[in-house]
Amino acid sequence: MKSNKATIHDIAAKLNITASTVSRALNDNPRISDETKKKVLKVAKQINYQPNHIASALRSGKSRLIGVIVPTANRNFFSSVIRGIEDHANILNYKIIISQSYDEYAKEVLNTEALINARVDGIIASLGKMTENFDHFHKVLDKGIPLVLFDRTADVLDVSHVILDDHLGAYQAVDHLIKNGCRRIVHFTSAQRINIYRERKRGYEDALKANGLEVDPALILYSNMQLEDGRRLTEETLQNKVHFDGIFSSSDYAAMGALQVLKENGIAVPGQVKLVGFGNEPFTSFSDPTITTVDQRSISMGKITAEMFFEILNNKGAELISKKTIIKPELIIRDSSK
Amino acid sequence: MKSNKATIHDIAAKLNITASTVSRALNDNPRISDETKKKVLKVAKQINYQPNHIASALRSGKSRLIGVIVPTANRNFFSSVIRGIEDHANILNYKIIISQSYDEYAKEVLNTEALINARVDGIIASLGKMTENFDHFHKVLDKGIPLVLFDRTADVLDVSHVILDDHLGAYQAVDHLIKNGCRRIVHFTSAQRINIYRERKRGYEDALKANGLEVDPALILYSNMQLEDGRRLTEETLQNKVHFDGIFSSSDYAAMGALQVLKENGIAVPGQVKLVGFGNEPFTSFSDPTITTVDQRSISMGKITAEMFFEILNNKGAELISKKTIIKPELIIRDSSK
DNA sequence: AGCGTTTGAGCAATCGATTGCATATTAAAT
DNA sequence: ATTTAATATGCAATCGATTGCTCAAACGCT
Repeated sequence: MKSNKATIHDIAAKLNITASTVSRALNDNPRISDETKKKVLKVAKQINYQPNHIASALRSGKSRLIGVIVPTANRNFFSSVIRGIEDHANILNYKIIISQSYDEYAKEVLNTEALINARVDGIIASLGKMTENFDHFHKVLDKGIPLVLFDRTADVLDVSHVILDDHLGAYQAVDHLIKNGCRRIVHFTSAQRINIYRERKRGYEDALKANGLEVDPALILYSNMQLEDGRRLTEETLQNKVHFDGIFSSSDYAAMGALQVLKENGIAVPGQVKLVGFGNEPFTSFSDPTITTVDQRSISMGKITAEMFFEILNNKGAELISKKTIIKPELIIRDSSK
Repeated sequence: MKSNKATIHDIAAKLNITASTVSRALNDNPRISDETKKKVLKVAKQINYQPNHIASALRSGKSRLIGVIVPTANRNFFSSVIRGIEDHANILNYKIIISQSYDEYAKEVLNTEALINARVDGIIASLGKMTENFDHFHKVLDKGIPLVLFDRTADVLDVSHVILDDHLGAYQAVDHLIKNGCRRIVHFTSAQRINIYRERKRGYEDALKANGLEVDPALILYSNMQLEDGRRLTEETLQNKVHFDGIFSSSDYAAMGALQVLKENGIAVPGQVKLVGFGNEPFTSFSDPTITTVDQRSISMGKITAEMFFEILNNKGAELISKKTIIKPELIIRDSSK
């Protein structure tokens, strides 16, 4: 069990200078001569010096850690966004702490507090589905900790964020269905308190209206948007003999569930019913037929979120302006809607 | 911008005692009277005291942070294991830092060092595909930092670990194919340096032999096991007019690729070719036909890995014995092999 | 009453790096 | 030659909590 020795004092001793000088040299402080810096670096390497981030964090108040809270990392979208954030952060020599809320409000609160206690320099988050109270985020803001939300945000929270143009994505999806002959389109959505579902529903409605079709509330179905929900809703709709020739689901999972039930009932997709999902999860291209969906530009979102975050981090305190960026989605047309 | 005041000194001042007493009271040290503890707790709550973990970590050398390194969190298996670890860790008041290597060796090394520098109390990892050199893990061990590996390990690394009985999983899968009539079974595998692929190949071979079939090296195909690899290998196999009536893929992704190509070529699955994957990724139940696969018991693995980790953490130094646990897999029979 | 124990709490050093405020040395300017 | 201004480095406090050691009071026992 080797001890992790090697502090700046060891370096200082070897060079007959002070720890302060070593510290400054390592941080490339202009007040230190190049010659000294070189020597310090050399000795540091020689004795295998590893900076103690804990000590540094304590004194400087900066941990070079960014907390990232997502509902789950096990989703292509979130995972891609995380990757984008991570890449950007690493370049700037920041590490990220990923924490998952599993869409549970209590866990989101706990995680937020844990991140604050871990003294992260800032937090990037996407809200859990159950989150209606935002005290935990207000606490973050009150402490002056930079906060940026992405994708799932809340209007009542005036916080910088990066979101998708969900309205446009939904509009394009539904317009596409109509152009391909659909007249009665079922819409799967979820709690309207959540921005993304609200906006997608608006897009759905606006596309219908723009094409001279009326919005039939009976075709709008609410659920938690998992695969099982898609199955259940589709089964119920079939049992109720509701007439429909298209489905626009706000989630790929629910779309997948619908596809399964339609096939099980011998209903041809896209022959009798056309289907569009949302999210461009990888499995949408694995199914038979492949599922048309809306891509959320996760890579871009990660990149832009990270950029915005560091912009705020660097201006910290100076401006309290909250920034908003809206990303354009892309309709990926596959077999389920042709 | 409220400052995050409130230190143990503030509490001490209010009660006319010392910071040391407060510290001990908060840590429930028996040397402090219950009365004092109660008072301290009360004031702590009153002034909304939040312990500074950084300071505590610096002095005590314990960060109550566990580093978790996985190739990618965006895989059902890893994500489930992480969940298992996290749940257990949270109960013991530990937080986990998830870091992804993306199967890149350099990133794995960097992440490991970053975790060491972040002074995590221990590391739980699953090796990246490219990892052949283990110096970074030896450094972890040399520093006396508890380390537990799961799933993807290396024999040359004598480290405590939790793995799946990959041999058994493969054996059952191939035996199942043979019992269902297959005689010439293609096997998709990857670098044999990686334990899981080596063991699965052994299981494949042993099942063949046990059933009186011979192992044809021409049917064993090596790749990186992604969806594209599965496609390519299947296309090549078809072009080469190699005769086969079954595929056992060491990865669900490659199995999915194979399924796509088989269908595109009008080959009936399971009619003409039966297919079994490995991993039980959710999409295996979404495809048409659904794919038979081997479940890796990710939940159990997470739980057991966490338990083993904390056992080692608590015995630290005392015993250098490395513990190994092997979990039994489960064959999930679906339509692709019936 | 005298002395050893226990119990409860304080003192001060410490973890390792950072940083405001000197100070010393040297170069430039008058 | 003297002052002014850089330039390079040292000193010592500090971040907040922990912990080995010391000490005083209270208790128990002969």
